Amino acid sequence: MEYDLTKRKAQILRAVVETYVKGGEPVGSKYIAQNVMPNCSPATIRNEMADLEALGYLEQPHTSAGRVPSELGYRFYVDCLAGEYKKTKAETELMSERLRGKQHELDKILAEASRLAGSMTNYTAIAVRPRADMTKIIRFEVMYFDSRNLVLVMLSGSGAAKTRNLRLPFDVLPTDAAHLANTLNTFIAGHTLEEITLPLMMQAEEEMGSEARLLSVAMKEIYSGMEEQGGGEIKVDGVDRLLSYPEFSDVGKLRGLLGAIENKDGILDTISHLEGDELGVVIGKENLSDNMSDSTLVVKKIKKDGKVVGAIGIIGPCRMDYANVMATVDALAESVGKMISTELRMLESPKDK
Amino acid sequence: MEYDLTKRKAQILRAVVETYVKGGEPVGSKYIAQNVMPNCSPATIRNEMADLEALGYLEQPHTSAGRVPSELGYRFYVDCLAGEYKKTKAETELMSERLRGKQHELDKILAEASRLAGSMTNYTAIAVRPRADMTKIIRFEVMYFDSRNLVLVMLSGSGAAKTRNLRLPFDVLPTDAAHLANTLNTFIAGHTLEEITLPLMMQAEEEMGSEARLLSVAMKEIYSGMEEQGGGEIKVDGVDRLLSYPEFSDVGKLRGLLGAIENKDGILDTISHLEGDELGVVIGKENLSDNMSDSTLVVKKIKKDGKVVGAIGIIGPCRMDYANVMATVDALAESVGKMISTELRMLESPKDK
DNA sequence: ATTAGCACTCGAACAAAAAGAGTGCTAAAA
DNA sequence: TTTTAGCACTCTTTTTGTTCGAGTGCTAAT
Repeated sequence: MEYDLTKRKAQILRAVVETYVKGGEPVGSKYIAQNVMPNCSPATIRNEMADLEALGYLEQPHTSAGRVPSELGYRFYVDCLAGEYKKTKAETELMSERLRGKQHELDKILAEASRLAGSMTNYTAIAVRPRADMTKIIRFEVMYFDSRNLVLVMLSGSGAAKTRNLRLPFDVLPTDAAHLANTLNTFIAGHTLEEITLPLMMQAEEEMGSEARLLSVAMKEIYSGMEEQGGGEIKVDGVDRLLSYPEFSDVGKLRGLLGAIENKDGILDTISHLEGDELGVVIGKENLSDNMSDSTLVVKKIKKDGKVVGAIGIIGPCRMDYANVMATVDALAESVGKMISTELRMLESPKDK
Repeated sequence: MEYDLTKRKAQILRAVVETYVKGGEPVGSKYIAQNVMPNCSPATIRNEMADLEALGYLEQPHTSAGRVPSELGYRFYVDCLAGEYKKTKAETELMSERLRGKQHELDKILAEASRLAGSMTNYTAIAVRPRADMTKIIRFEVMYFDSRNLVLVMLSGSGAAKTRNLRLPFDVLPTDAAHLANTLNTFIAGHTLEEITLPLMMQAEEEMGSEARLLSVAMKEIYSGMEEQGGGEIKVDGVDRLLSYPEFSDVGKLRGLLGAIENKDGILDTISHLEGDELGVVIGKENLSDNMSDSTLVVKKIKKDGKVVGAIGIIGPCRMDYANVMATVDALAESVGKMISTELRMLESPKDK
């Protein structure tokens, strides 16, 4: 993306964004001239601002008000910021510290990190977990509960385990459970849904012999487990903080945003459409969900061994303290990334609760 | 609870509640005289209303406004309603129908029922799941993922399964996994946390021989799994619907309520303090959480074999369509109760990991 | 290219007045 | 004794008008 703004225009735009973000009120030429560029007169600033408005970077709420950044304006600001928003080393250290040793499960770590991000920035935070890919199950286990109930455990290639209760309309023996597990591991494990053909099933049934009906009950659950749609999960923290911001005192907007957060699909979509590993900043109408067209999402994916294992992010109004939020999300995501790659050592350290 | 109101006072109070609930505006004597009690003059109603106010059932927003029910007024109304709020058989049937066959896991059934309750009443719905009791694990299973990763499966007496990933700082063989499972089933299964004594552990370690370190990793996870506190879970549906109600355009109140919903502790407390199996209606300051003191919670526990396995409920402003909400929640909870007693043998749905 | 000066616009804040709804009280009626 | 009509009173809501001030755009001078 190329922006050809003169240095001075860029400086003014930046000043407008920062001032408006802080104060929440449209900023006028006088203010800029006095506080930011003392060697220019208000009139000069006015001219420049008029230009910036014509170029689409600024907007005017009404004729006699100051200027406010447009979404493009924010976009420019954010793009300019890229690279220089990082937290200091000390702060990063501190965050890592507050995260460390708290939890051992990825879920919990993500939740804690997002909680932290939320409370540090005073915006609403989300923790995202991609949906477990159960497309290919590499191993089955069957546990005997009682004569009419078994528990089926499915292990995916990524290490995610899923359990399913099998309620049977007939009695079985513990040996049947083992037999079932065996059969599943022999014929079904390692295949995707499409690869499970009729001949394969017939072989498996033959293997089960008289207990073929048990197999069919299990297969039903396996199918539903593998098919199960519904994407990842989002944990939200601090929705109430949205209400701190005047932009959401508009009931309609707030309602839309709450809906979007609850719906989660739009957010997941947006995140999954993000390219690259870098911090993503999705401003206003850049969001895929219409209901989020007045909000900004700052999010960073967390990778482990090259695979995305989650993300943490912040949701707030477009008028957002970008520098702080970006730095915080970035640093926390970084911390989490480091934590989960050094987890081996953690397991050895004494448990603290 | 005894209320000694004359029949007429009761009738007026009831009329005020219903009118106010519907219209959202204070109701005056004239309205009642014309639409509800045509054989009384406004003056008579006024006198009665003054009495009702003195008794604490009604309130006046300001001198020259109509009357509004106090929380006590709502309480009276709800208590009077008890018994006559039920949905018709046909409606109940319909709801059961919409629930049936959708899902097989208790979690999902509860979520679906609450979702339904929310959309039928246009309030915010919650689905509550008590925490899985992992106090006693009756069976273990260990799955081999790779040489440094195992998956531990724990099965509780109630049929809930929980999985845990074991990351190892050393290499193991598939036979070690089986060995570990064996040892756990022999020495640990069937015991509560307190019953696992040092001698027991030593026996187990001896059994594991050279792979005792594997046991200690597993035990750490088992402990954390069994100890894991944090009460039930609440799934919320339709927070955005809160915004339909003018009482929550007060930012402070809305904020408090959102906080309370997110916090969930207050709600869980309130629910667990409810006595009996009947429909619970918690009005305003009856709520344990201060943040809910302007809201009403209508909730019904769902039991299975005498054990509470969940609850569904509705949250809204005190000015709520009690008859409809109570009937809906009651009927849906009833439906769920019936469903799980005919379709599910095992109490808990599996916990995915 | 910049700046000073000025007329102009438009919202915010305030005040005063008018409208309307509902009450409480008193005295008459049932 | 209970009910009702009548009336003065209170308090909110809405309307209308006015002022104030911030900030702009434009023009002419620097």
